[in-house]
Amino acid sequence: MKSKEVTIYDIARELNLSIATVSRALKNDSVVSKKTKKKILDAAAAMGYRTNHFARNLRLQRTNTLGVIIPRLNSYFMSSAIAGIESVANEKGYNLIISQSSESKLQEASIAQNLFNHRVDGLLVSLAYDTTDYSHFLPYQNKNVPLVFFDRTDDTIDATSILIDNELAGYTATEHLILQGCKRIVHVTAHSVRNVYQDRLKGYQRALAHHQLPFNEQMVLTNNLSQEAGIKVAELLQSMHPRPDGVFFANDNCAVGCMVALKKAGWKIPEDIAVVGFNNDPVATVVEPNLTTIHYPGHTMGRLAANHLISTLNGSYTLNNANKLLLRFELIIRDSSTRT
Amino acid sequence: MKSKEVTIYDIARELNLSIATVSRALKNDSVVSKKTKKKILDAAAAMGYRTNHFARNLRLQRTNTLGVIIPRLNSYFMSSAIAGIESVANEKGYNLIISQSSESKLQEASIAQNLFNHRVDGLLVSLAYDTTDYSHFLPYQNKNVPLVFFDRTDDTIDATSILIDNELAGYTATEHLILQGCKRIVHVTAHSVRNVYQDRLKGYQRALAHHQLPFNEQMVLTNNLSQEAGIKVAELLQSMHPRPDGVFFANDNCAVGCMVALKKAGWKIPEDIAVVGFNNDPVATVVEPNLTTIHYPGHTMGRLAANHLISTLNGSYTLNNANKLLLRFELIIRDSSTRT
DNA sequence: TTGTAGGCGTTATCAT
DNA sequence: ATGATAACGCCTACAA
Repeated sequence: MKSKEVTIYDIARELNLSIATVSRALKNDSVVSKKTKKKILDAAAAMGYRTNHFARNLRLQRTNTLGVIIPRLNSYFMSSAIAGIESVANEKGYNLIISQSSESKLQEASIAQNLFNHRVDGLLVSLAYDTTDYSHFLPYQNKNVPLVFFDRTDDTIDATSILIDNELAGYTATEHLILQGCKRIVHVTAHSVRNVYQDRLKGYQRALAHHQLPFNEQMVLTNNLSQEAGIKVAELLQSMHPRPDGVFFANDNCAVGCMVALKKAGWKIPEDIAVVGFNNDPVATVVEPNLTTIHYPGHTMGRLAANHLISTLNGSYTLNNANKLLLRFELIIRDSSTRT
Repeated sequence: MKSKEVTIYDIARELNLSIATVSRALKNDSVVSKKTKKKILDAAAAMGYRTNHFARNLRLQRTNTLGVIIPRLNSYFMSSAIAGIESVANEKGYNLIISQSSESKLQEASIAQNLFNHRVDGLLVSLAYDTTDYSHFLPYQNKNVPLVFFDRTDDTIDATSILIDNELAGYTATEHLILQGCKRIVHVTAHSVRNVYQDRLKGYQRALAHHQLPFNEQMVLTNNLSQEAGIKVAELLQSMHPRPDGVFFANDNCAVGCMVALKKAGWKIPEDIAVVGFNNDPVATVVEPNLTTIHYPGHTMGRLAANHLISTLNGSYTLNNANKLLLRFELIIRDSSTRT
């Protein structure tokens, strides 16, 4: 028993005008006289008119909607990035459809297809752990629907990506541990196909090499980087001989889970083992000792990604398709790694 | 230079059929012969056809889209709730538009209007801190667009709400502190117009009364419940005479921020002061001592809310508009409050 | 400055 | 089992 919707026809009839004039007035077209425009706007408000976006989109062949695909929104970084994207979308009058791939390439592909069918004007993506085949983005490229990747990207895709220099960040984090006197440094990371993890690992390796420390594959542990996984890492660390004296995690949650477990086992941090995380999640200032970590700006990254996408849509941006935007990051030194 | 979209006309022309038949085949209408159906489906796939949802929605007068308004998605609880909502929406073939009010009633109202104009089929809402005027939901009620509120609700709105018994949870948390021997218990909460905070406060008061402890307004502190606000709370606690010996926070983040600051100031937890939080955020198991807290199921709540909304849309649910669904919660006792 | 009319891609009703 | 056709509500040449 839904009440009938008011259309421009109703307004036109009410005011004895043509729908064309009404339509124009509603669009705030300068060609309509001030007087009739006011009459129309008032009537529209009074009658409870709301534009029918389907009719509009159908006619205009665009949706004013952006799709967003992210692995999960359960991290501080992702929340911030989404908030950034949203703020820009709001400013520019775009709607957002946000979906989570849950770190599954299958879900990612199905979401991509779904958003494509919904004719999003553009797509923002942060890739799942294990996506290696990017054919689900092909339809977008074929139809010239712009794509922007952020944080979790891939160089083989011909699209703009916005991220930090993960290799350098990994290098910086590892070197910091080395400078604190660590000689046997473990690196904990996730599925290594994803750029962020591959690059951080590379940075770790380069730092070791640069300081004449041996690289040992056994010292690289792989898991899903959850807090629970950190507990498992603690067990592994305890089983290693000789004892590692430093560990660089590819995210804070896992680092924190591990720290709690290690302390329970009687290890002293940073004396027995120095720890560095990644992301600067709020939890880094809760764990004791506070966690040294790499900070990078999720909100800014989100804003930038959205802005870039919208500029591309407006044609106001001369898009160089294969470009890459690197944001600044920062090593935040706290007590978990400082041995004075 | 967007390539042309394939429509049912194109398919019809290609196969020398009418658009009606093509449309029916695409809908998998049983009236179309198996043979032609296959022919059409194959052609559609080969030609890269995708349904135009605008044309479809325009015709069908529904969007298959649900709106979601939440205060912020930066908490573990909200992430879980959204994940729950999303899983149901996916199963049932609904799209989601998620927006954040950023705890501002103005933003909430503007989002509500925007989603209304986008003709969402239904709306899921968790209210901002300070919303007291609910007129922005009136258009939905007038047009019979179903509303479901979850977690942050209000009894004066004539719509289904899904939440926990916050009064009882507040009572349980406070009584736990009392049973641990606390006599001067502080309660830290947020803007008190919101049900979740009002009710937890009521529970706190009832527990005090039930155990013949005096209620003192000075012992109720109000802030935005952020981790940083917890630091301020620590200062306040230190300035109180006599010293409080227990504190019940309306969320974990604030509790954790406060604990860290208190420990820095030399207070022993739980000996000097016992602490209870709310939400069972992962950070509760990171802070030391681990935080006693109230657990309640965000994912389930999200699923339930979405299911309820969709059932209402399908008419498969006999909707009693003014009903309320209470989920179970649980007090999880950890070391921050146990004095043996 | 305003009006007329065609078309955007579907679905559904009525014929055939 | 299939086809013709009229909406759905909006925008925009083109005309007046």
